[in-house]
Amino acid sequence: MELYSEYPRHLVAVDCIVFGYDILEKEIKLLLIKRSFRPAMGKWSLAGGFVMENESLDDAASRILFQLTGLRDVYMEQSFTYGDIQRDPGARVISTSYSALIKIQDIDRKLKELNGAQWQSLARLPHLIFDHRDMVSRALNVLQMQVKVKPVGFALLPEKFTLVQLQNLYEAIYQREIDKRNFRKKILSMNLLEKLEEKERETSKKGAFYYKFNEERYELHKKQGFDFSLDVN
Amino acid sequence: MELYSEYPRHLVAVDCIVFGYDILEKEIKLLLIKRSFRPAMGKWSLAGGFVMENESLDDAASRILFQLTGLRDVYMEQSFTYGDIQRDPGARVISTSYSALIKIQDIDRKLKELNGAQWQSLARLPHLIFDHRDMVSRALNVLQMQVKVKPVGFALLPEKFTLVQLQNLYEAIYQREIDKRNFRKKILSMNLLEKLEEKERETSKKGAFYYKFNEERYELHKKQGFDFSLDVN
DNA sequence: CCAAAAGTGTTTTCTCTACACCCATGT
DNA sequence: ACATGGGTGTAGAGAAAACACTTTTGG
Repeated sequence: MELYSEYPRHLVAVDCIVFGYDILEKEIKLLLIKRSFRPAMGKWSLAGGFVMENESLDDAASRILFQLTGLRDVYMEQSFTYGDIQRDPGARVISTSYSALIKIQDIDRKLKELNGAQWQSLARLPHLIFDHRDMVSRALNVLQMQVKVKPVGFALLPEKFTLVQLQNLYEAIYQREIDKRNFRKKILSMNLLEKLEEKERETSKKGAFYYKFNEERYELHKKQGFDFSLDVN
Repeated sequence: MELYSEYPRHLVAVDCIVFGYDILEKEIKLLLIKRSFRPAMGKWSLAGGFVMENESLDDAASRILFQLTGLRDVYMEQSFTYGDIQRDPGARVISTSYSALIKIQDIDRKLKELNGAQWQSLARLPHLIFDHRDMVSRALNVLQMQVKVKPVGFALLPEKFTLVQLQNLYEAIYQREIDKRNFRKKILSMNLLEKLEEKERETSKKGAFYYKFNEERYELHKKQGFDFSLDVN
């Protein structure tokens, strides 16, 4: 029954680009790992692993993310497959990268420690092994595109967030400043946010109202062919 | 020296989604193959093949496209990797799809015949094997996105083309009508087209001026962060 | 009472859209 | 001379951009 038997077989891996957003430092961060095995032991890398016989690529990516963070059902998307022969000095490995957007505060800290993982500022990344830097660049590009067309940003913020925090996030992704009034006008006119009674009181005396993202309203808009473009400024 | 030796190995394939544009019928077409081997012999499929030990994914895609069309140095881009366990009934195969934009008139007709390939209208595709229809849908989505942001359309037209032909192409990609005056205003204002002396005289008595795409001007624009959006109508 | 961050509208500019007639020429 | 497809401009609507002051309250 086994067809194609004369063709070569390859090691296939998955690497996860885990994005998080640090509200205090107003920075995008990546969850990186100090490799504990050869080759490139002790160097920084993305979280990765090999694809097993009985799992799909998507399953492999979910498994690796779970082992690292203890999280399931995370917003994750395949981004690109890297197939150069010499990309991994250990062996010829074909690797598919996945990017995940997670809420920093949600991850299991013990697992993180256990895996030797740390959050690192995207703006000041250490040297990464192999072609992992390319993986990050490409994923960031895609993120910047997608943020214009989908409300992906909310996956990076806690359930409750202030408009200032949301704007800071968008500024971090776009890498430029956005006019406060235009931003609020636009984001509120989309009608996807629900204003809460509660205020955030850590960062200002006046306090800023919390909002939350309303998934149901978004689903409605989507069905009506709504365009979530955020081309403010 | 061979590390990772305890991990499973997989068949890895590449499938090529070859887009062409038929100027006369004003339709996007796909170059499809009647499979000559098992499983699914005699069914329509994309052009595909297995990745060898000594070639990268990109090389494999180029090779397969070359074997099919006799073309090299074609605009080709990786689109997505399909990794479900059961996607190919013959065996567990992980497959990366590539999409290519080619000029229909450029391909080697003998090779095409030899491979049992035919151009088929995208609007009226036959049933395709496995998940090849998904591959096409995804690639088409990407094409529709990219056309807004890059001048990819020119890869589908001959060197010399009229504005009417260019507009027809955009209408075929977007799947809707575009206002003639708005289209011309916008496309000409980008300053990427060079008007030739010569006229196309097949389709009208008056004749339509030929234009050609000016690659150098485009490179300039790109460096200045130019946005090639074509949101006409 | 004052420093610090939150919150709020209007005007101007630009881009998108809708729309209809003349031109050139082969038959 | 007429049928056929190629080519052209303008006015109105809507979206994006620029811009500065008032509010709240903990210390």
